[in-house]
Amino acid sequence: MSTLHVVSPFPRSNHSHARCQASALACAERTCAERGSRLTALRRRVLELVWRSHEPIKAYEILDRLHNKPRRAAPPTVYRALDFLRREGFVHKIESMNAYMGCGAPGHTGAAQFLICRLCGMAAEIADAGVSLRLGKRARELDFTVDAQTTEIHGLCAGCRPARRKRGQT
Amino acid sequence: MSTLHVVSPFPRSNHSHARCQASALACAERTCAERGSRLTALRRRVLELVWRSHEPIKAYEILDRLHNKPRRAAPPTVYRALDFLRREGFVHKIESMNAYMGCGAPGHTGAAQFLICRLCGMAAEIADAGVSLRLGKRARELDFTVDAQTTEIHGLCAGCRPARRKRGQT
DNA sequence: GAATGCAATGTTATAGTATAACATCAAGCA
DNA sequence: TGCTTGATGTTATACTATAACATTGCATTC
Ligand SMILES: [Zn+2]
Ligand SMILES: [Zn+2]
Ligand SMILES: [Zn+2]
Ligand SMILES: [Zn+2]
Repeated sequence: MSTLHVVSPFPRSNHSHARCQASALACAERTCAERGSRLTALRRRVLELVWRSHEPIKAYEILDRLHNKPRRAAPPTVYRALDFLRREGFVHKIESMNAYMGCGAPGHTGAAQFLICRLCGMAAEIADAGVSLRLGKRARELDFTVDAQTTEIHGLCAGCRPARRKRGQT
Repeated sequence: MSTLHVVSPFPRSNHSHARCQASALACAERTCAERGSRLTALRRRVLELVWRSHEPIKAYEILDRLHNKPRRAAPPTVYRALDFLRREGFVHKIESMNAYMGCGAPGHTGAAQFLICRLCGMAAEIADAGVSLRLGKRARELDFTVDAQTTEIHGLCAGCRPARRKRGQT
């Protein structure tokens, strides 16, 4: 019926994360330039930290890694940058973890869903139109007007699941 | 295709919440008796507070309403009771609000979804098998093993939406 | 009944998450 | 230049949750 769009996959072993991160930053630069919104040095730095890996990052971990010279930055610094990045669609909040992750396809239409591995801590983002359409339909049946959907799935990613015999393997 | 099961609806104007609350408590009593788990006075009181309305409640609001004689109870008191009630399936946590609400059908199989009104603050719980099956299928395609699903939809309930002409109305 | 074991609760302290409120700074513009 | 506005700095505090250890109360066993 509808397509599974993987916005941000679990990285494969041959994944070049340096490029992955660079391309996310470049995309943000480009988008902000188009929109006239200001990706300042601080905001860029925070986005860089969010994209340090595919593992959602906590606000206070960002804070610790900012180390603004004499003393550590204060919480509002980070939360304001995150607010901006979320408004612009570059960052998602994972509600069930109080953590933040980069969006693999800023500007993608429709709601996103997240798969979060309890072992390695990495998360993947998908945008399954079927899921969000169906939720929308259910809401409509209850006469409910949808503003935003949050879907977070916890479990085990392929890499972390104890190896199992697969067809075609010895 | 699959059925929309409304576990806990937005209450209608003729809703008798006293009965609604009493029945939830009775159900918990019965279930605990069957299981041999202990619904102590404290735990029962917390469940009662969770069911005070259809609006998810914050842990510290429960705390404030417990007023254990000389001084107010301490946080662990409430969090431990909530942990018990969640383990037993009587209470759900709404992750996007850090709030808790009673389950309208303890023991229901499959994942639940929540609709939360940004105006009145009330929440409804549904258990749409289609949504959770579809999410499960998507996860499987990515070789991801699902432990738990969280789906929370924010928006406007029927009662809070500005009135609109409907078919058949003057 | 005393001794024991165990789950529940009490108590104190602290960790972790987020925002309010106001001060300062820097860039663009009248 | 002086003004406006948005970004950042700074301090304080609110809100959410858990760690760690003490105490209580009830059931089991001797
Ligand atoms: Zn990557
Ligand atoms: Zn993993
Ligand atoms: Zn009710
Ligand atoms: Zn409402």
